Amino acid sequence: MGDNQRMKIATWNVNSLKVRLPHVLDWLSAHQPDALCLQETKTEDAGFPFAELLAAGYCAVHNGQKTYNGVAWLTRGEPAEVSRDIPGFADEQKRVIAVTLGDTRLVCGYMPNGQAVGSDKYEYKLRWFAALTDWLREEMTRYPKLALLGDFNIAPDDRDVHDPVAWKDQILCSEAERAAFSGLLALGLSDAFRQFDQVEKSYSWWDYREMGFRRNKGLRIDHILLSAPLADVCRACVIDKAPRKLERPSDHAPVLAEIQ
DNA sequence: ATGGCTTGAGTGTCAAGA
Repeated sequence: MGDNQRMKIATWNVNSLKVRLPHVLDWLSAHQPDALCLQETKTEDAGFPFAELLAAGYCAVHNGQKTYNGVAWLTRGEPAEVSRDIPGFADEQKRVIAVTLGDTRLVCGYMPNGQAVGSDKYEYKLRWFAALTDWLREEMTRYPKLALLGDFNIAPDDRDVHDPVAWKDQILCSEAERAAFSGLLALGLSDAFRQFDQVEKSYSWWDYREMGFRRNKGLRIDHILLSAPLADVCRACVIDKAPRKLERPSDHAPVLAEIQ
């Protein structure tokens, strides 16, 4: 990926790659991103469809485990400097994979859900974000062009919540979680989606229950954060709701940014 | 009504997601 070249990068929580592979292949074909990261592959490498993706023109690198979590990068070109997990942070859960394309560092994260404010999982979530932030502070000194993409499991603002009153101080919306998101922005990252005019009530996740999608009862929790040199040349950032309308959809929609 | 679907694990019905 040379300088001054257009690059399309995207993120998608697929909620099981085995189930969603047909959707992913269709989406790659339709949008031709240079790089797509996936969360919740829910498989070890043995069950990962490397061959099918290669046949579709994509290199894949994976940090997976059985049943839960699992993240991957699918890239047009061969990725360099592949790294897995957060260095120095002991974590059994496979939630991070990073690659370098040209001079751009691409970090994919499946951030912890946290389950309930005050729970052990919530404490883990906050510790996890602190470790991620410390690592990215270092990483950004080495890579001025850095993008952090993934399922953040945080709705950063009331605009990102279908019912801010009902969700006030609840998991995904609590002040400490929003502070963790702000801590990432304080590194010099910016929310690509909010660089552009967007329609109101734009979300990236809708509950499977209660016809959440049809009633647009959603949250915007999947994000693309860009360092300044990338944000300066970002041309668009959209949530693609189309795959959420398919049979057996993921509960998340892909988010796509065009850079340069 | 702390449920409502969906997945993976694995045969009973959980845990976990968000």
